[in-house]
Amino acid sequence: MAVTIKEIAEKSGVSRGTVDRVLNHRGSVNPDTEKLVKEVAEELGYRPNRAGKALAARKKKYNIGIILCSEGNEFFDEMLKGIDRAQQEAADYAITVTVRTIKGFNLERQLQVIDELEPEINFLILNAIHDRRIEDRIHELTKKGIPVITINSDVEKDERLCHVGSDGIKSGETAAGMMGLLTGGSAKVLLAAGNKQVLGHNQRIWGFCSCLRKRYPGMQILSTIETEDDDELAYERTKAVLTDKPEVTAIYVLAGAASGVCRAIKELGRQDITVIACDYTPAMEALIREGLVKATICQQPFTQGKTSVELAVQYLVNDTLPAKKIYAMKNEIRIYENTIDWV
Amino acid sequence: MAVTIKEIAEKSGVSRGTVDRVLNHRGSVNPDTEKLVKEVAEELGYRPNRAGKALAARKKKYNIGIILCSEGNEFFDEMLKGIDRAQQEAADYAITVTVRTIKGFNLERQLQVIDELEPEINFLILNAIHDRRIEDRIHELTKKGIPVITINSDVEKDERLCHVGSDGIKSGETAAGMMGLLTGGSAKVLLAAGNKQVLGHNQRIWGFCSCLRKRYPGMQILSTIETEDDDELAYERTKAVLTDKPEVTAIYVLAGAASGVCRAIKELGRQDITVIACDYTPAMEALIREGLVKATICQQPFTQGKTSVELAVQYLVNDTLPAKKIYAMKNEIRIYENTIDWV
DNA sequence: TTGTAGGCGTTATCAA
DNA sequence: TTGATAACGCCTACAA
Repeated sequence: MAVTIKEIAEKSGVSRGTVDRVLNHRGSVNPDTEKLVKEVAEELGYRPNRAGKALAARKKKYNIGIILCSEGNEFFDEMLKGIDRAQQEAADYAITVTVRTIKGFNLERQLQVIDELEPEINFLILNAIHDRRIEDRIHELTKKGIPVITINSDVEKDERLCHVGSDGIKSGETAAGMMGLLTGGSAKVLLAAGNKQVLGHNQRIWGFCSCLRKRYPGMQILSTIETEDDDELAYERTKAVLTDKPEVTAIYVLAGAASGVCRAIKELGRQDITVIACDYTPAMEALIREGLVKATICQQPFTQGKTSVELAVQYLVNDTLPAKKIYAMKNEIRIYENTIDWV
Repeated sequence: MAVTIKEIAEKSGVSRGTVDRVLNHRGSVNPDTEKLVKEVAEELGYRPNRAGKALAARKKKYNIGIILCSEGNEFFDEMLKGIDRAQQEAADYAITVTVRTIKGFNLERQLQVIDELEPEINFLILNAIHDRRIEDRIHELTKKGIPVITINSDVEKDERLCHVGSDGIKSGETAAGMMGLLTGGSAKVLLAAGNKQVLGHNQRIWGFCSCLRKRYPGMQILSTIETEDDDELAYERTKAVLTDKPEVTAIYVLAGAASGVCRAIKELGRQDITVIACDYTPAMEALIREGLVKATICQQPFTQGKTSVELAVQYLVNDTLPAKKIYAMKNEIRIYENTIDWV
């Protein structure tokens, strides 16, 4: 039978209120009493009951704010599903969740939405733009008692409680590993990056290069383009490079705009090129189905959404800080067979 | 604010007890009252509070029994961790979990352990041996009010509440897909099966063959061996086949004993052979690190353990039947880069 | 057929 | 500094 506060109170000869004060550091307690209660709790192996906590927590009213740069970006759909799932759990604690979305990585807009949300939230989950002003704002919120978790994209300064997102370096390494396996370690690579401002994109490049050095010295990067996650731009720049350097045999699309890249490939009749991409959206599914993309490296967006909300709930209900500074997602490899349901 | 039974009672002008009777079908209620209460509950969008339920459920004492054919098999370590995680959740409901392990897929022993466990459990999670006598026993337990969920290996008869495990067919397809990508669709394959009695192993073979037919007609299966999950046997039989048919270029190890297979490969100096395997254990990690196994198809053992216990808890606390008949795990592809932590 | 009351474990408030 | 008590949402035994 699990140990309860009541039992500790009886064994220690004090009231439940006092036990609560000791165990949760509220109010003042006689040092001797405190010592005794702590010992008894330790001895009995007390573990707080989450259901009891949940019920008691309902008297408070917390609201978790979430800001995502997700408008028009299908990648976030899964993350929203994960948030939704965790939201149901949060409802048991009478904790509400307010999601606000932004179009693109727009710094001014993000700052503005933070301002709007601030008065009504007790916690912020932020799809952070990598900028000094955001870091400062996180610092400010934290000081005012609104803790912040960054999701999917991080800042450098360690003011947030933690970060939930992919390990960009490992993602790049995994892409390089797949490319090595698929090309026998001989690829001449075009890197299709997104935007060099985005921290995660750079990490993928570092990881990719690091793997080439350590495990696949036979592969080399011939060229790099930036797509700005824009299919039209991606199309034009890919076409230009492939025309200029027809010796390219593989492309690593480490950000969005894989459709644009693949359009160029098709138009030039270069279906022999091995394309490794990132993430899994309906557009990506179509490219894999067509055989244009051979593999894609995913970052568990559903889990990102679910985990971040769960951490926020634990903090609000339980005063529990996240156990880790970084909750790194798995880099899942998807190919035709483990993504597409045959009929 | 979430709706509670109390609010429904007030709006309907009846007591909380009556609302409870209507909503949970206990005791008799005046049809008119019932109709009214149901309408109000519907209108207000009542969702029962899990914390409240959990707390009230603590007065009962449930025990979940788990039987695993796991002794001496490292594959189950992750599953046990998943069970352990869910067990902590179960503790909030005062539900206990009793795990019993068996060495190998031993029918008589499994029947015996079921007998031993029966008097003390309210629910059984069974790593089922695919046999008529087990099916009959499941039927019997269910009739006596002890529901059964099968985990990792299923029976054919649909008497269990549901099955939690890998989709064997998709696993085989994914292995074939990886092999196709890694060999340019030209592999001459040796299949290293485990035991043809095991349903999951056969499914992997079906999936593998089906993928060859639909997507990789250029690959062909030259030979099949059964390893009985025994490394020594696997070593000998692999060696024999590779000596007899040196034209083999790839091996699909769809059960245990990958170490034995790889020992034969090393001894014959045939490191050029593309090996695709299953599951991820410390032994598999070593093989991947050495480069002997190029990819392995995993089946989320942690999630299997966690999910099955969670479903049992939901059933016992909430009378909630599993939403699906089969909880199919993802087939995760792991290669060197997304398994091994570089230093 | 229906209502009342007490308890599950934790927390907050008020009184001592 | 401490204790007593009520409340969170749900369930159940007992009373009417």
